Amino acid sequence: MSEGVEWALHTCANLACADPGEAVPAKRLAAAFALPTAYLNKQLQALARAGILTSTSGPRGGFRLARAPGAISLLDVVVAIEGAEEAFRCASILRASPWGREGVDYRATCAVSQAMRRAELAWRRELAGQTIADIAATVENRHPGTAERVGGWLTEARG
Amino acid sequence: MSEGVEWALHTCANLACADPGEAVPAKRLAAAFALPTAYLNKQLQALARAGILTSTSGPRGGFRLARAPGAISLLDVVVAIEGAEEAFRCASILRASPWGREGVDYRATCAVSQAMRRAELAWRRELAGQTIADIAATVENRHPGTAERVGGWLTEARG
DNA sequence: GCTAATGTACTCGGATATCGAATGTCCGAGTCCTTCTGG
DNA sequence: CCAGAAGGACTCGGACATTCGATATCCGAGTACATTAGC
Repeated sequence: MSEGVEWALHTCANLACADPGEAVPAKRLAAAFALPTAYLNKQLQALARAGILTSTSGPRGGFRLARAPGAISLLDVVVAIEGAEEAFRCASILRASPWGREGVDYRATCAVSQAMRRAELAWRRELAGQTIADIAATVENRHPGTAERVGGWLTEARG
Repeated sequence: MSEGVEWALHTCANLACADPGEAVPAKRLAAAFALPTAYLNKQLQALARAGILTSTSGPRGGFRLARAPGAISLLDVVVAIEGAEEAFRCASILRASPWGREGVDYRATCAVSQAMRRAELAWRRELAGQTIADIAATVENRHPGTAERVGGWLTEARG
C-alpha cells in the first residue's frame, strides 16, 4: 500500500483539530511530520479531487476539511489515495483454460475471485466504520489537550 | 496486489484435483491457463519455500501439494507470494512531529496504525477461514465432474 | 482622507525526472530413466 | 539373459533484463493583500 495513505490519514486528523474557518497551507501540514512539501501537496490534491478537502489559493490559502470529521471515513481517504479498484483484480485466467467458456463473466463467477472479494469487503467494511472523528477522539481521550495544541500549532506563525 | 497471487490460487486449486501420487510439471500447470512457464515457476518456488508445495526434479518430477487441500488456507498462499508484512506499514511519522516523543513505539500505539491494523486483521481472518478445499468443493458443487476432468488433464500426455 | 489601480508575495495545480519493485526471461544444477555393453 | 554403467533428457532453482507505478521535484497559474498614486 502506498505510503501516502499514512500521510493523508494523519494530515486529515490534524486538520480535524484546526479551526474550520482557517485554511492550512501544505507547507505547514508537511512541516508537522517533516514530510516533503511538494509530494504531500500531490496527495492533498487527490483528497481535494475526491471531495474530502477544499483548497484555496493565494495568501491565507491552503486546505481544510470539506465536511465534518465524523462524515469522513478512513475508507474515503484510502480510496482517494489508492484508487477505487480493489487490490485483487481478477484477470479471468480461467477463460484461457481448456475447460473455459467464452461467454462467462469470470470476474463475477470464479470461486477464487469471489473468495478474495469477500475478504476485501470485510476490510472495506472495517475501514468504512471508522471516521477521522473517531481517530481524533481516541487521541484526545488518551492525551487530553492534544487537539487544542495541534490546532494552535497549525495556525500559528501566520501573517 | 501482485498478479502472481491469482496464478498461485488457481494453480493450487488445480493441484488439489490432481492425483497426490503424481507430480505435475510447471510447464503443464502453466499451459492450463496459458501463463508464461518461467514466471509461474518463480511463484511455485515461493510456494515450495513456504511449505505449501513440494518439488521434485528430473523426469516425472514437478510440483504437488505438501498437505491436504483442507489444510491450506487462502491466507497461506497470499502470504507465500506477497510476503508476511502487512500492506499498511506504519512509518511512525508521529515521531517527527513537534509533539512527538522519542521513546514511544508508535507502530503499536498510534491510533491510525491501530485502525488500519484492525481492518487488515479482518481481511486476514476472512482469508484464513477459506481453504483450497473449499474452493475446489464450490467448483465441484457448481459444475460436477470438474475435479475429475481437471485432474485427468493435468496428468495426461505424460511419458 | 478616500478610492482605485497596480504590484507583490503567497498558494495551489499539473507537468516533469528518478527510483524500486513487480514482471518476464534465460541458463546452469540435479535427478531419473533409458540404453548399451560386458559378463 | 542379467547387471551395471554411461549417456541423455527432463525438471527445478536461481541469476539476469525489462517495464510500470510509486516517489520526489520543479515551475507556471491564480488570488488576496498591501502599497501607492490620483482625485
